Amino acid sequence: MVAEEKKYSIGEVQDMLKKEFPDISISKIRFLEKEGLISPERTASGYRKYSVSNIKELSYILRLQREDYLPLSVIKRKMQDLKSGKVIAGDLTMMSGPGTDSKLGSGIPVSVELAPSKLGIRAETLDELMAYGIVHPSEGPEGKYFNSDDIKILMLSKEFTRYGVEPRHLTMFIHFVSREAAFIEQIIRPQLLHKDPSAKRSAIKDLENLITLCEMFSSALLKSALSKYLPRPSTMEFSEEQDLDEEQDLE
Amino acid sequence: MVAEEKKYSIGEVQDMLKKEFPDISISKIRFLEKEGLISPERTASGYRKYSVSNIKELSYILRLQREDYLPLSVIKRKMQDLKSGKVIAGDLTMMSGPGTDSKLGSGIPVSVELAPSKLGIRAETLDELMAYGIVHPSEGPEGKYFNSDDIKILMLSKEFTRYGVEPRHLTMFIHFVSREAAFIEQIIRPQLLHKDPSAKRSAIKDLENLITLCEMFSSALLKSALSKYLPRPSTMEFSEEQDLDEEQDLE
DNA sequence: TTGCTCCTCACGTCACGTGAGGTGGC
DNA sequence: TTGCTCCTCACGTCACGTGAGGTGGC
Repeated sequence: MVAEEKKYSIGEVQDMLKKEFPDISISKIRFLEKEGLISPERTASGYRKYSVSNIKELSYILRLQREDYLPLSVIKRKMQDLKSGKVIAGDLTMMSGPGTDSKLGSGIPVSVELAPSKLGIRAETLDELMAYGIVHPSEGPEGKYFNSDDIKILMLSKEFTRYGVEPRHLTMFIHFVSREAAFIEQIIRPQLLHKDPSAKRSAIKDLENLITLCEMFSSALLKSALSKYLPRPSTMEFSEEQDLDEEQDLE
Repeated sequence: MVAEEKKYSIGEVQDMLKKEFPDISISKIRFLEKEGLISPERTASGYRKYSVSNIKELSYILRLQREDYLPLSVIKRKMQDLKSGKVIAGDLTMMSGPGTDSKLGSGIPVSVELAPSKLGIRAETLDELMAYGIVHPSEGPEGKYFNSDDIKILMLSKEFTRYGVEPRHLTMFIHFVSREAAFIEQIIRPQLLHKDPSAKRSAIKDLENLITLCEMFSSALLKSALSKYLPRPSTMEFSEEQDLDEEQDLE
């Protein structure tokens, strides 16, 4: 007796993907099939049945769209190459020839294996950064890789090490940021769930405003907390340098 | 003799707008006219001639698209309302170019009593903000006052209230920031204790770098956490995109 | 039987881009 | 006259969404 692999209906697949891709629609999943990007099985009556690997392919496609901004035509070729066995070894890290040190922030994905040499981070440090949940490599069919967001975080972590700060010290930040993200999500949730596309657009605008607002707020609080160390022009009314760049603006 | 207003051809308009909107195309400018959003004059031979106010309208439309994600149908209504005299309150700053600097933190201290009226914050809200330790008025000879740091924090808190966020929700931030400040202090403490003035200068430089680094780190983590909701940047196909603000000078 | 999910297929939509075929202007 | 810019109009495109009309499944 062979264990049958569990298959999922399109609605179940949508629910599963919604966590990572909140705006996935059934019509989009069907559309991706029509375009030849995935091919789930069918039941005798015509219902689509998605295997676990189908779902993995789907989330990979959606990640490529969202994180690497690839058009579907390019993603399709990638998927076909993968299936026909043409595994492109350096695919994720392609365009990364010699002397790319200046292009580090360019957002090109980097595989986990190559990250230490490409980004100049010790493998040990990288392991710690992953273990502490500071970066989360994404699953690609060719293995795990870091997307552009992760790379930015990695480069900043590297800067911290110059001050003797180790990955474990940085966990403080993710604890806070996860709460901050939940806080922001809660505020805009009602608008995000709205179907109306114009409400959705304004929700995105609100989201961006809130992110900026939170950043400015944190920044202002932090500078206030450390103001005792910082050089200050604002020493009350007896300071001459009070209005630094205020007046020169002749309009 | 009446001074003739200078008019511009569509190609000239494109060149003028390219500074602020690098991906503006002639076909897009024509499209916006076809959709009824602008109506430039024509020469006898049919050439479009754009006045300065036409060009201002155009850049306003493009800003609404890019910054507020409004669909053209909504922008069209807005433009019609404006022309028919219905001035909408929030649009008073409309054609004021990019980066409208609000004089948020003028740096002038404000007494606690006058703060509500001067800053437009309800006295009740202000009391809560103090009770929760979000702002700490300083003691002056003439009573308590808020310094420029506090005023900045107050103005940002006020922004939060527009999203239904109340002072008690903001305590999350001070908890984190106090830990963040302690973290930074600990790193630079050895240098701050140094008597040597040049060591002290470098300590202040390090402090500023660390503040910036912490802010960038938090920002990158937060954006990564919320990236699933955020739109992707403009899909410039295969044009070379140059990240101007990429080099982070942290030395 | 009911209510739900699922199916196909055609058409719509949004914001443009493209290309043919032609004219204006210095 | 040449080379450039500009014109219109029809059609294409990308990534889906919508809705009609119908079937499957617990």
